[in-house]
Amino acid sequence: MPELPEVETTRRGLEPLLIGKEIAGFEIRQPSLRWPVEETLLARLEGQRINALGRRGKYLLILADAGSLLLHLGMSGSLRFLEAPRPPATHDHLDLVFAGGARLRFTDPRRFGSLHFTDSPENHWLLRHLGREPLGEAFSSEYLRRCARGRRVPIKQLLMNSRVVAGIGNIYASEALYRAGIHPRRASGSVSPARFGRLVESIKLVLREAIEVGGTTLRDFVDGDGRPGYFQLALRVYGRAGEPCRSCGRPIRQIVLGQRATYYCPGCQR
DNA sequence: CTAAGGACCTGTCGGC
DNA sequence: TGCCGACAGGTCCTTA
Repeated sequence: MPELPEVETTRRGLEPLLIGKEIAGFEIRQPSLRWPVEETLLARLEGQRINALGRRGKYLLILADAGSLLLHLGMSGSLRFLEAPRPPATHDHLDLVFAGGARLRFTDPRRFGSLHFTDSPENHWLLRHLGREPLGEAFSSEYLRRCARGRRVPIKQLLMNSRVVAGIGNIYASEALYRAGIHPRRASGSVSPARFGRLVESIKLVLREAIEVGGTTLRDFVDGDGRPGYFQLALRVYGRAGEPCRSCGRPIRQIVLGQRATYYCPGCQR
């Protein structure tokens, strides 16, 4: 569920709560996540203070001097900050425990999420081959055009390729293509230079909007039930099969691309 | 190298 | 009401 804007909202919400906290230890109830959680490695963070929270694509980084925690929320993961211990519920797989008793609790019914220790995030195998940050300066229409050159894969799948650009998920791929007027099935290499410009702008716009809305309307990370909730961002095509396009009125279509539901307007997207 | 499909896991929903 | 299959916001890995 968590798309990039939600991970960024999580990062921003947690950062003021976590900075300066001393890590006392970990309570791991279910180490079997996407990859096995290695408790002995995590232990290297005991006694460390948290310096900052970072994000790379949809990966969240909790940084300390001796190393960092690298966390992914997968499809169904969420984090919440507890001021004091509280009995864990079914899918509360692990707690990061701080000196003084507060904790950060990771919940993830589907267990597609992950937690790693790394002393060099930029070289970690999960991050090493990630493409550019979609909100970064370096993610430009020239860059995307270069990545697309000669490729026949549908443009939507190119956007969801993490080696090209990090963290564009299924919802925002459809939304950005709609705003750019590009058919999701169009061969990547056949998108015109001008349209790559529109596409990159659309990606940045839709992500920024979602982060803004998420930051202002959503979520308290303290206690609560930890349900992430969804962004109030008005989705223009995602999940709207059969409903009228807000621009031209034609019914939004749903197709499958790369085994993922894909939505577009047959009138507005070419 | 590119592209396609499988794998991992649980919860929810629609149809019969 | 109960059961069963399809599907869900991710993404790495294997195979062709």
